[in-house]
Amino acid sequence: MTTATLVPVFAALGDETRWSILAALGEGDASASALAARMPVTRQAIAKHLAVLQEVGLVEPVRVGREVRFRVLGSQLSETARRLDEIGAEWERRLAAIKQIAESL
Amino acid sequence: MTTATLVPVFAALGDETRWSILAALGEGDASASALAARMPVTRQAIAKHLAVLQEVGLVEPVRVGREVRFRVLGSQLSETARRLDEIGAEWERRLAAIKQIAESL
DNA sequence: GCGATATGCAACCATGGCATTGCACATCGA
DNA sequence: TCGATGTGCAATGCCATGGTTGCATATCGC
Repeated sequence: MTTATLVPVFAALGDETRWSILAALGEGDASASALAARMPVTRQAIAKHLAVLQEVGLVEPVRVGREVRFRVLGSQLSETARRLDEIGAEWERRLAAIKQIAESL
Repeated sequence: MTTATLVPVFAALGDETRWSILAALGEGDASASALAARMPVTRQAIAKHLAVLQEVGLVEPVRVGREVRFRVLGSQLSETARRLDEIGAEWERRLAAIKQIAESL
């Protein structure tokens, strides 16, 4: 996973409604209609959010008869967390180095 | 750090320009003007991005005479990564449990 | 003091994103 | 078959966001 593919993932995670959807899916796969039934937004709104989440690989569609259930992919989330942690660690190393240089002056 | 404060952080990280700024700041503290000098956007645009980054605690202002340098806070990034990893792990546990139930049928 | 540089604030514009409604199409069940 | 349910697509409205320009203000160096 490169930084380029990482940014859209964060953009996807930067929305409350999508977190609600992810949380709901965490309790079991569900269709857009099923999600809309217990959330204060339209089915179409949910469908768009699901499209976004699918685009960045956070969710996966599973066709079951006439309905399309969505499954949350926790691995993608862990992967993202790992990359983020690497970046944070890298910056902390740099900052520590700078600080040491400053103290040795 | 709660989930409520977490979402804005992701929203902040969901922008290419802001990543450019963070990357630039990773090589040393810099002011909005200094950043604007080596980036294809206006100083004011940079200033707005810095305000957003500061709002979510990813960056910290340091007044130096008449200029305001910004320092990137890697710890906040690591903190975010940790929370994200926890959430991902939680979902993977749930999914594993569901899978096991399904297999035992 | 004065010019140069850095910042701050406000107005403005364009684009994109979130959400809506409306309608057409597919599929399940009685 | 026919009604009910689930999905897909398109048009639209609205507001937030990213970006710009312009101007006022503060501070440094000479």
